[in-house]
Amino acid sequence: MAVEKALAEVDSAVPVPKIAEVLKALGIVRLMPPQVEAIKKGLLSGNRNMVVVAPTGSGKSLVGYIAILKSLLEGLKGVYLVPLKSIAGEKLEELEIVCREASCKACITTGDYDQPSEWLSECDIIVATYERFDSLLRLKPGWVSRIGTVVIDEIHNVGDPERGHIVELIAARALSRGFRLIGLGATVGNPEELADWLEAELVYSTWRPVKLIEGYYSSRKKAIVFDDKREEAVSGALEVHLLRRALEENYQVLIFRHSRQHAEGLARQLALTSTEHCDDLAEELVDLEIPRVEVDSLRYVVSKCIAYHHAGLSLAARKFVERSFRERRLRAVTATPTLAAGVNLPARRVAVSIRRYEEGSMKNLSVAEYKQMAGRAGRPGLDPYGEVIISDARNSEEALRYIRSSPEPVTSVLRSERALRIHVLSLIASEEATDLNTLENLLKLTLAYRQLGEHLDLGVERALRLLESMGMVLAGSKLKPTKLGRAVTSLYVDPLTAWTVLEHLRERASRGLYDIYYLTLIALTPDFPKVRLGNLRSKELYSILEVLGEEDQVPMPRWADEYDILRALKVGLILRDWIEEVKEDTIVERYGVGLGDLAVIVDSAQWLLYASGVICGIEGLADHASRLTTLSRRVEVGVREDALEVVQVKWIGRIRARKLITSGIKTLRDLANSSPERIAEMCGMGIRQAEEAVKHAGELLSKIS
DNA sequence: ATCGATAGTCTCTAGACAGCATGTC
DNA sequence: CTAGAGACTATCGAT
Repeated sequence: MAVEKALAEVDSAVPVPKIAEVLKALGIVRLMPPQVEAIKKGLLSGNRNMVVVAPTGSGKSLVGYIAILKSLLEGLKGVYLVPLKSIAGEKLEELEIVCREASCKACITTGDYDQPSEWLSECDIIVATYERFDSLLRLKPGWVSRIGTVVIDEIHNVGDPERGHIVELIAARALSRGFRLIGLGATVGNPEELADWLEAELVYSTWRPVKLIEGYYSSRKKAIVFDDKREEAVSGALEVHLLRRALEENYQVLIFRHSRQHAEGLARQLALTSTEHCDDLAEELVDLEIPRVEVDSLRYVVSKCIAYHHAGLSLAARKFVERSFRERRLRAVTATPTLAAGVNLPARRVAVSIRRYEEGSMKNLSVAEYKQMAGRAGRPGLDPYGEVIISDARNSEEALRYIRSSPEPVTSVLRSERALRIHVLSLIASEEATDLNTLENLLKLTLAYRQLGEHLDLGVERALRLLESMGMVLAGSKLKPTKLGRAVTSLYVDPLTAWTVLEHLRERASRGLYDIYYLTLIALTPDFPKVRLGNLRSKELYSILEVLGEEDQVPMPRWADEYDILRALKVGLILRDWIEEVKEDTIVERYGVGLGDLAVIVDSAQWLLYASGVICGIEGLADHASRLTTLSRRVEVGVREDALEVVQVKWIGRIRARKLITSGIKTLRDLANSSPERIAEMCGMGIRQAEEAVKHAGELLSKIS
C-alpha cells in the first residue's frame, strides 16, 4: 500500500494543462508520491471525495490546493480549513502565492480577522479555522452555494475530545450539500474507516521527504539507541549531551517537555552549559514589544542561544522564539506541545518525553501524540535526515512500542452531551433541520453514527428535551428555534452557557450586584477555558469565597463543585484587577499566571460578557444587559468605566487613558480641544502620535453628533 | 537569638477555537 | 499504576 516511487515530472503527472502551468510557475518541477497517487486516484479527473493520510511534509497541502484550483476552473469557490489561527495565516501566505499565478483571490477569516460574512463572497479561496467555518455555515451566507471544494486539513482532529465534533459536523454538512471533501491528515489507525465515512478515495502513504530515524535514550547503557542499530554514547545528562552535539555538529535541537515549568527549567539548565553566545539576540529582545517580565527571564537563556516556548508566554515572545529558531540563531528550544501542533518549525534533532501528568497521575502519551512531535524532526531540503529521541522510556520495549506501532484509530466525540446540544441547536436554528427526520438524516452522515449507530439517537433525544426546557427550541411535529435559540447559535456559545447566565440573573436585580458577580459567573460557564488554581493557595481563595459567597457577591450554583467555583473566583479576581487598571506585571505575579494566560482570560471574558449581554437583552433583562455590555468593553481594554470614552482614541490605551484623566482630560471633547504638545507630554508619547490622537478624538466626536 | 546549610517533604503539572464593530501603545 | 523540579520546612549546628 505504501507509495515508494520516484518523484514525477509535473507535465506528465498533471493532466489539466492550466493547473500544470500554475504549478510550474510556482517553481514546482516534480510531484511527491502522495500527490502523484492522489492524481492517479482521480483528484483531477473526477469529483469524488478524497482522504489523504501521509506524514508531515509529504506535500498534502498541495493536494488540497490542486483540488481547489480544479474547483476554481469550474467557477466554484474553495475552502481550506485548519485547526489553528496561526496555521491559517501560514496557509493564506501560500495560497496568495498560488493566486498570484492563478489570478484568483485568497482570503482569511478567523475570530480575530473578521469581516461581514458577505465580504467573503468576492473571495475565490477562503482559509478559515474549523469553528469559523462552522459559524459561517450557521449564518448561511449566499456564497455557500458557490462552494466547490472543502479541504479539511489535519482531519485526524475529528478525534480531538474538545473540538473534534466541530470537524465532524462540517464534514457531515459538506456531505449533505454535495461539496467535494478533501481530508488531509497525519497517519491514523483507521484510515479506511475515515475514507468510508467520507465516501472518499483513500490515498495512504508513508513516504517522507526527509528520512526519519527514531531512537530512545537508555539510561542503563548510557547511550542513545537508534532504530538503525546505531548507538551514541551519552556522558552526563541526556539533554546536555544533545546540546553539546548540536553545537559541535552545527544543527538545532528541539526538546519537548510536558510542563511549562520543566521546559523553562531545562532551558536555564542548558544555558548554564552552553558555550555559544547570542548577546545580540538577547539585546533584540529588549527592543521588541515583549513585556518586561518575560524579557527578564528570557534574556539570560537567549544570551546563550537557548530559549523556551509555551502558551503562557505572550504572543510577541512566542513569535520571537519561533523566528529566532527558524533563522537558526537559537541552537536549542525547549517547548511544550504547542510547538508540535502550531506553525511549521522543524529541527534536525528532536527529543520527546512520553509521560505527562494527567488527572491525578502520570500517564503515557498516545502514539499519535508522540508521532506529532516526532514529525518535527528533519527539515525538508535542508537536513539529510531527522532524528527523534525518546528521552524517558523505562525500557526498550516501551520505546519500541512508540517507534513501531501506528497511531490509535480516531473515534468520534460527538456523543458527548455538550457536543450534541450545541449541534442539535445549531442545526435547528439554521433551519437545516426542520423536523426530527431531517435532523436524524443529517446526523446519519456523522462518524458518530457510523461508530455508534442507533445509540446516538438517545443522546439526540435527550439534547432536544434539554433545549426545549431551556426555551431554545420548540419541538412539535416541526422543530423550530426560539429567538433565544437563534441568538445562542449565532453568538457561537454553548446553550448551557446561555442558560447558566440566565439562570443566575433572572431572579436578581442588577442594582445589588457587584462587577465581581458577573465576572465570576461567565467564568463558571462551560465555554470559559479552564484556568489552573496555580500558586494562589486554595485556602486563601477559599476565605475570600466565604466572605463574598456569604453576601451573594459571587455565584455559587449547587451543580458546580467547590473546585470549579474557586477557579471561577480566581478568574473573577483577575478580571476585576484588570478592569481596575492594575498593572499586568502585578496581576501576573499576584495570581501566578503567564501573560499568555492573561490574554486568553481577557479575550474569552470579553466574548462571553458580550454574548451574555445580548442574551439578557433578548430575555428582557435590560439592566443586566447594559451592565454586561459595559463590562465587556471594560474588559476588552482593561479600564475603569470613566476611561471608556478616551480609550476609543487611537494610540490611547489603558495606561495613557488614566494619565489623561488624572490630568483632567476626561472626554473626547477635552482631548479634541487639547494641544498635541500637551497630550504628548502627559502620555509620554511622540508628537506625531499625539497629533493623530487629537485628530482622531475630533473625528469620533463629530461622528457621535 | 539568629542565620544558614542540608535533607526531607510538599506541591504542581499542555493547549486554544468562538461574536461584533472599528482602526494598536 | 508510572515522575521530577522547585518551593517549602524542619532540623541541627555555628556564630
